[in-house]
Amino acid sequence: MDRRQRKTREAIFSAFISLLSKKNFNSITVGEIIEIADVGRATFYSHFETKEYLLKELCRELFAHIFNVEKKVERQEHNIFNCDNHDSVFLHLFKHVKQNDNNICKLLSSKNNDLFLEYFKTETKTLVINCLDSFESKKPNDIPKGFWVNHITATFIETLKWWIENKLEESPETINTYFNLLI
Amino acid sequence: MDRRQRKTREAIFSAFISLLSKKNFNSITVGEIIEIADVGRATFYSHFETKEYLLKELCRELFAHIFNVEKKVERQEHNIFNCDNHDSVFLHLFKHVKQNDNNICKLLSSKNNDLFLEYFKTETKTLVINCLDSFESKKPNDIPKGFWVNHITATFIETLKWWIENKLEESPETINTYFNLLI
DNA sequence: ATAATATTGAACACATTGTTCGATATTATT
DNA sequence: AATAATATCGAACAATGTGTTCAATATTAT
Repeated sequence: MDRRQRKTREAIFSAFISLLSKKNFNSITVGEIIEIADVGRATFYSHFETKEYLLKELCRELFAHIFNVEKKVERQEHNIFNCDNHDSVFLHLFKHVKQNDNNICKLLSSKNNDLFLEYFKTETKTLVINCLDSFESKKPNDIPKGFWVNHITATFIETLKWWIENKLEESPETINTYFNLLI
Repeated sequence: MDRRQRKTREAIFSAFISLLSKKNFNSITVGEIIEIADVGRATFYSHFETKEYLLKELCRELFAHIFNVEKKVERQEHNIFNCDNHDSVFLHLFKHVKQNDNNICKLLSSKNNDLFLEYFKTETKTLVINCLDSFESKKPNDIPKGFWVNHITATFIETLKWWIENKLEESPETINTYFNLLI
């Protein structure tokens, strides 16, 4: 990828994230983004069809890191989450949120951003499905599987949101304990 | 209230709800609303400051019914939910959703509508706080109260959403059992 | 009947979107 | 170093939506 392309792409992402931590997704305009990114209007639209696609792309890149999934994201020069991991997947995720080396906190706490939440939920759900066995002992009998998966997923996300709203006061271990107590 | 006011107000509400069941809140325009409501543009704005306030007002009226809370809603001629109730509050709510005599299903399943979800969550949370005692036996020790309240609230809403997405196939009693199994 | 009030429709300034195009700057290729 | 390919710029553009204003008209209350 051309260095110019990379630079504008990152300038737009970073402007977008900084705006998201200040105001609603809906109230953010392309005009504001390109002003902060210091990028021409036509340039923005040559990179992203719309504001919604910008968010989608941002999620793609972010989730590829956070969930450490095999995604076809170009220029995946290194994965900052390549630490050896003996923890549960969820403790692992809590640790990375606490460490705050990504923008997921901003996105999770930004208002009027259910498009992001939708993507995040989809991603989390596939994760939950993959480690469903570890919850098997806790599953009540006679509830539908889809319902059970949805519940674990939602509980995880709500735990995360509550934690972030509480300014990450608790340690990742504590939050993970809380999370496991709920299920 | 003037009969004219009442008629336009209801025409706008009903147009708005029918639009909400078809498309995103964000993509709905005032132009569409007044076209379906068959009401002048200036009239709309004399009733509601913005589209957001329209939603807020709609929620106020709807929640006053659903949650049966003492709200200062004018023209509360009768409360359709004034049935004698020996059930738990939540079973009671599930029953009313199934009965589908209100628009909460449309609103809960409409996309891009986290403003509604925010209001709904606030309302549900106060309800949960009021009947927190009935969950006391299930509460794990050593988790913060706010965290516990948030979890019950979120679980209820997610149960509701899952049920609605599943086209309300289960009976209210079954869903209520599921809900209680999760907590 | 009369006063008060609600609705109407059209016009308005304004903001935002997404597109176009020629000029300019930067990068890749030989 | 010269050239070709490509990215950016900036300004202009039509199209759409927002929220306001105002005088004319219709409806309701007194």
